[in-house]
Amino acid sequence: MNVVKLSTVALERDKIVETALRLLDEVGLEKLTLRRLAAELGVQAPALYWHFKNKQELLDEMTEVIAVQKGPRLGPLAEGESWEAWLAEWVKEQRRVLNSHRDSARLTAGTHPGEGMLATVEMILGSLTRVGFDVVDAMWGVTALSSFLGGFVLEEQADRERGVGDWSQFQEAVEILAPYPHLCEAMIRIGGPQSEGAFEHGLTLILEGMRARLAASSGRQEGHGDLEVEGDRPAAG
Amino acid sequence: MNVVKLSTVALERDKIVETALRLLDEVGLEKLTLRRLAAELGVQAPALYWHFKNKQELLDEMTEVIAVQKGPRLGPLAEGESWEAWLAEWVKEQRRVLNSHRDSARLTAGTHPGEGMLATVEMILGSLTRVGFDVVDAMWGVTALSSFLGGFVLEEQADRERGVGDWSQFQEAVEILAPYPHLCEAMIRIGGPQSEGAFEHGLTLILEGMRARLAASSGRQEGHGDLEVEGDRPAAG
DNA sequence: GGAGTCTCCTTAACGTCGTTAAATAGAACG
DNA sequence: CGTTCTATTTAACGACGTTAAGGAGACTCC
Repeated sequence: MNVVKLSTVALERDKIVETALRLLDEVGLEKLTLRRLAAELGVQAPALYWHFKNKQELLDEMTEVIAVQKGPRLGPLAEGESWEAWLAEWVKEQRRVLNSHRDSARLTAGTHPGEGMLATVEMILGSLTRVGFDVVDAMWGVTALSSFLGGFVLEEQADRERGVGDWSQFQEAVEILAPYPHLCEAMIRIGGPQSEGAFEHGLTLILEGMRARLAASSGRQEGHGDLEVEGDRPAAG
Repeated sequence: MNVVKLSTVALERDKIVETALRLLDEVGLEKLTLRRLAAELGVQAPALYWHFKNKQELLDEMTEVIAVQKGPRLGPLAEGESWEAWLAEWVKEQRRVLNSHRDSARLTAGTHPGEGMLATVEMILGSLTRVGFDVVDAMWGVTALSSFLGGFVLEEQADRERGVGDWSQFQEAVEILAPYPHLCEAMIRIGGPQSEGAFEHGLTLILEGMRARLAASSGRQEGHGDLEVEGDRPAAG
């Protein structure tokens, strides 16, 4: 009895979250309203409070579904596989998953990592230490990648929401950028503020930094105190 | 006449924005309400619509004030100065400025860069090209730094808002992390998910990547196609 | 110096939101 | 049959952003 009833409720919850995610893609986070969601389910708004404590709990579950239910595809680093390519693939997959739902970055922003994400990070740390990383360096690398990912997708989706990328606003952008020659040249040569290239390149930068860090720390016994940025390079040029 | 009246309005706008920023620090973004702000100014809510088209315009102006009015301290890269240290200082200053106001990251997230920010970026691009960067690489570097900064501070402030960092929740965190040995070790050796070290280190990674990119591109005539991550390392095993 | 204009604010209200309280239809159970 | 539990409805509350209409006070101009 207990089992049957609980599973019924769970199924209902899943159905609600699923509908909410579909609705999110249709109308965006701003207009994702309990009343609207309820209507979509053929129900009155307060009915949702039987299944969820409040709206935040629904949103939390939505982020968990986005983050975990999709894309746990990454297996541990294979013997002899390039950790750079492997890590890059993970980050790109994360971006792909985030971009598979409208406003997902704003939705996810500031949510605690769920079980699935913790397990993934644990596996990454294991793999990276196996190729020689200090576990702290590995953790900080993952943190950097994750911050970059979050920040990038956030701006990317915000631009999309504003309709940037439409050529209608391109002319306007050119006028604004006119007084800034370098910026202007860069924009023209790139083709938009948030191109694929910007993501790939930023990702590469961090991985390159991690590679340098790995080399420096495995070169000496305890890899610490090498790559400091603050004033350790004598000014040259 | 015209001048006097316009400046009066401008002063009022400034006073409103200033009060709004103070109120933001007091009550947080969620409870920053037009009615509350108006009350703080000794005025009724609709009065604000004389000075601002809508709430978003007020928020936009708040972000512009945060981003520009504070911390335009960075001058162009001096002759012989280390560009790494110089850039690092800028990013750290940006973080300091963001963290000087509650919820500033969420406020800023998805706002178009204002005039001041454009000018700053232009100056950075100028300085970086002067030390040998291709303008596109410089732009992508700045983009990466900015995404990292935004993502990091967003999580950082979200944690703060949730009261993470309180030792009350530390025990709980330990229990959650128990099944993940690497994660656990990393956390213990770091001392929290969002430490100063994580920021400094992530920043260093990106700068290190930029340094490598600079070296690679100045080594050949046209620096392109060197640091690709996708599949250039043969997967084996 | 009175009429008109402009600035800045008020009062009143609208529609929507998240959320709560209370009542209720229907199934499950003794 | 009566009770209990599940899942929902109806009604309402307070707060939000926003709009409409008007009014008090200063400034301008003939």
